[in-house]
Amino acid sequence: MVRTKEYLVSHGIRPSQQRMAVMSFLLNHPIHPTVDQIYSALCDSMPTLSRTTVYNTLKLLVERGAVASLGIDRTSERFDGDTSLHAHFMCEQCGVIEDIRLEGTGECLRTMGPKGEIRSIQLLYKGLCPQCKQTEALQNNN
Amino acid sequence: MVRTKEYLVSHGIRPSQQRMAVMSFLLNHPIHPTVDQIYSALCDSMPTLSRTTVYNTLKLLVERGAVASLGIDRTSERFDGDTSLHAHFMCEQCGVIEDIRLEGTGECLRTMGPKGEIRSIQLLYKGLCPQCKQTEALQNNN
DNA sequence: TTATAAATTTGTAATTGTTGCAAATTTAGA
DNA sequence: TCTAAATTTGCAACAATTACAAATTTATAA
Repeated sequence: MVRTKEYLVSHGIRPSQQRMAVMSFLLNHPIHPTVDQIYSALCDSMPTLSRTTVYNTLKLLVERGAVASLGIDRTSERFDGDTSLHAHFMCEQCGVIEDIRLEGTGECLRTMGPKGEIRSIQLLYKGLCPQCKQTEALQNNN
Repeated sequence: MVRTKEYLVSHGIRPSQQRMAVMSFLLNHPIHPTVDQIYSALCDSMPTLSRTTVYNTLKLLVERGAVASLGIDRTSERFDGDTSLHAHFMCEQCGVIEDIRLEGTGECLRTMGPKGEIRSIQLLYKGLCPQCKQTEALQNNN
């Protein structure tokens, strides 16, 4: 259980109710949610919460490096409370997004990078997850 | 100079005027353009060209693997006529997108990938290009 | 504590990239 | 040349995101 308040403060972000709620959700739900998923999840316990606030908050969190923004889904921005260097896989069939640990290879990604100042690295895989791949194979055989 | 017509046919795409124009532009302008950049560039020589056709064509080209879609820019989809495995760097200041060759490391990216079927791999870097980094440094010193 | 300023949140309106759709046009095959 | 299929087109609709200004909350200083 990560201490959300301390986490925000350590990133220079004042821990308001709303920011705590958004950040806490991301830290405790590693599902790479969209704005709407976050908003919908928090609505019940925070009836006055505005969608705009979720947008504003996420923008701030990303700017300050407390949250990562994923470019894996063109329809909606995805967010990740885990800012450590790891890859992502998205199934084009069912839409699930999963983490891929990089072990030692992560450092290699930094060294092979561009000249200039690197602020973020994303390694994205798209394709079919094992389940969907199997389903597809079955459909083609019958 | 790549033979656009043969390239399209080899990907199972009938080479219409419009498709040729879009594909040819991508092959000859490695600038990772947006839909609008492509549309604007082709408008003069094809006055009847529709923006929707550019969208339709790019969708088809990506589906057939003739063109790569880049997730590096959230505001507009970017396209790349070079579908070989290489990384991209985008400067957050000036917006320029440049290619990064992966040499031998490319294969490594495949092996470390997820279970299931991999259909595309993207390695994206964001940050400041050398020029913008220098400009920023100068501003901070004065 | 109280007054004042600054920061944050909120709701609505506007914007923008993209898609849906049906008519018009072009192309291929008989 | 005729007919069907594929492609293109323009416009309307959509959905994610941003702009903005008012309302609210929080911090600071008197």
